[in-house]
Amino acid sequence: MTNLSGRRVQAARNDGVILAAARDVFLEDPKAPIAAVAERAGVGISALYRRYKGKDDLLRTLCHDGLRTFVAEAEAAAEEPDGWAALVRFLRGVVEADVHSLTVHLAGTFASTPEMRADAVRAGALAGDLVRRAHEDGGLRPDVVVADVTLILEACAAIRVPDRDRTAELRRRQLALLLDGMRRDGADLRSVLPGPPPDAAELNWRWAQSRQPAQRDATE
Amino acid sequence: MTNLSGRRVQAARNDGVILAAARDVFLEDPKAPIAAVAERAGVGISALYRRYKGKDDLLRTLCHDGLRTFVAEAEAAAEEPDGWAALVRFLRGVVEADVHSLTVHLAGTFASTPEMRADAVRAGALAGDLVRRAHEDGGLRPDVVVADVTLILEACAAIRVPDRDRTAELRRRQLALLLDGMRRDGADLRSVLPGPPPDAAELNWRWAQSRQPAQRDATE
DNA sequence: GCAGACCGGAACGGTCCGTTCCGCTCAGGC
DNA sequence: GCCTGAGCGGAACGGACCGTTCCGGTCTGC
Repeated sequence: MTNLSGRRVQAARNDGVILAAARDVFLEDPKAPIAAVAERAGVGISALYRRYKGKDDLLRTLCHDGLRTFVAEAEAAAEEPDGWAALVRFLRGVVEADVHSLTVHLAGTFASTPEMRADAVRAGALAGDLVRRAHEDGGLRPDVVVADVTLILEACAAIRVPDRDRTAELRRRQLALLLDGMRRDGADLRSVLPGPPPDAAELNWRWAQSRQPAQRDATE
Repeated sequence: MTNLSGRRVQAARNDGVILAAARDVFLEDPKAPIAAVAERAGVGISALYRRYKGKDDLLRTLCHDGLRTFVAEAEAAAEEPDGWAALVRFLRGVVEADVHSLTVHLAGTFASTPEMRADAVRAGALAGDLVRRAHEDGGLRPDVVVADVTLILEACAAIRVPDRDRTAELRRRQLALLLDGMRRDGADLRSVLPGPPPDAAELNWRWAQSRQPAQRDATE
């Protein structure tokens, strides 16, 4: 279009188009066939296989991107001076970016790389910091733990209607309800959260099956 | 075993065993193959097809049962004198019974019957009453609407770990968080729920595709 | 004008699953 | 004691779906 060789430009643009299409498609249905991605991108299947070794490779890329977004949101939110405000901003950001579906819901369908695992650890650490600060600043009720954050994100990601924008609105609403339940103020009027609190280990089972091919899925 | 003809007794017992197995299996994975149900029940496939015309038939039965449980929980909760207490009891009951997965998550995979639709209407009316009463008695924050209840149940149903009992515990915890967010007390300290509130129509899209066989899901 | 990067999409091979069907067992009537 | 058929187990069938390969075809850069 501009001045670079026409063919190369088209190829380069396809890179982005394909990734965006894949994001859309797999966000909508984590088990979508690869042909659906090609169709949405308006390209042939070959264009996909020229860039990715296979479906796993594409999924892994997408998932890793999601993980990076998660980390970026956490880092951005951490700049907030108030601990509670930082946590709120973080949760809003992650829900808005719809990152949860890209990571957790895709997990277990491919083998994860060491870099991904490293990023996952980093993500966990950042989330832990945010929760700790929110506790220190007094905004977060004391019986909420880090792993609860995972569950909250999971819950918000479960909200889904056919329309994309409406889905985002409803998720914001659900998150607002949860955030109000998480505040410390008026704590004496409230219940104590029941049950042993969740811990990271029991929520990461999806990542466990990082090895071989398919296997009956317990989900979705 | 007792006095009835042995063969008939076994058959009658299989009725229950199969239904229970189907409940377990489809609760765990709504897309599970029918063979998995037979295996879990410890019977052959024939035993299933002798009782149900096909997979749809079984799913429909299960889903209808779930709907009836939903109605029963609502009716039982309505006996609570205080409106807020009734709503809480209702939500706890439904989450505990894991009814949401049996109804909503199975919807759209088969054709619904008129009786089911009638029960669905009844369920909606009962839920509406509970919310109205909770508003009147002053326990429920004013900006929560009936359709929010659906979303809350959806969110709780999304919580899931491999262990069944632990899943129930974590859901109770999540519900507790949400309930605290739904209370009116300290309302002035809180946010106003954002976005246009959900309404029933936009949440019932899953039931829409009640006609013919399969069809690519939600692509577009 | 030629080589090859790039691509569209048909075709292939394999898996999965709903349903059918064949043969076996055994309760219950004669 | 046989016979009949209800009840059943599980192999087999047929079709849908999907990841991947592959065969041309196009167009760029030289």
